[in-house]
Amino acid sequence: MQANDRAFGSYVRKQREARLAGDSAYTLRKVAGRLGIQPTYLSKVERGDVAPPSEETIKRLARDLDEDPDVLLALAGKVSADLRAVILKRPRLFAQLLRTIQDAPDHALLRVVREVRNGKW
Amino acid sequence: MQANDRAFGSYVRKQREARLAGDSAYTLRKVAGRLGIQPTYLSKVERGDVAPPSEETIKRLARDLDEDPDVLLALAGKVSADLRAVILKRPRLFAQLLRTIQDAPDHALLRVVREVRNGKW
DNA sequence: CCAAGTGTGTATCATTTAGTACACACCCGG
DNA sequence: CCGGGTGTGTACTAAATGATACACACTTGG
Repeated sequence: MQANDRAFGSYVRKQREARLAGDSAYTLRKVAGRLGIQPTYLSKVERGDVAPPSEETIKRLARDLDEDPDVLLALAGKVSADLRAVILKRPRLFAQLLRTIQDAPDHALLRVVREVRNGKW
Repeated sequence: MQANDRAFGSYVRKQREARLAGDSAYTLRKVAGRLGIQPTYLSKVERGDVAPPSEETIKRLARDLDEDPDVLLALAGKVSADLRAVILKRPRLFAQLLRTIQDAPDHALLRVVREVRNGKW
């Protein structure tokens, strides 16, 4: 991915600059400092010059920008390790489930979530 | 993973040798030949000497051994690209769904599958 | 009995991943 | 008017991933 995958970077830049407008703690250098990465690297990430960072770095970035980690990971084409683990424990079942419900509308899936939450299982 | 992750290899060896017992087309060399990989490599994979192969190679192996690809991938700690894609299209929703239903018993999840199949959505 | 087929040990490899390090140019507030 | 802070271009790197290539020893059926 040395080219394209600009989506992740431009989204991050947009969010960071939005926060920077009201809080000078969100300069590229300061964010990079808190994440424990080089400013150069974050710069290239934001401009889509390099592929998105590792899962762990993306999660730290999500925390710092107060963004949803799953959304940021998705923009990077990744799925969180804990979700992967859910599938890996019962691969046949979850593979079948996901392939069956993949086109179900949001409200139907949310209904499942609600019903499970309410202990109807 | 230069050590351990023996689970994938030993399972593959077991299945291959079971087929070999009744069909001489399942020698290590012949299977490797059909997969388009070196026999040396398959040997090391089966003995857990190296990490499991790529997703594509695992899928060819599953076809050749008539095994469930999702199960073989799971033994290798991987999730099929098409399942990943399902999550990536609606990351917030599927992340929430998976975390909510992760501990639901098999029969409850199968009921969801059946209900979606029967068009109750 | 030996040639063909079996699996394996050792060495090596190209590519990808996930970054670091250093120098530089710009800007702008005191 | 300049020093500290901003982002960036260029060069480089260590480790992981996903394999190949060659040589070898064992065994086994015709």
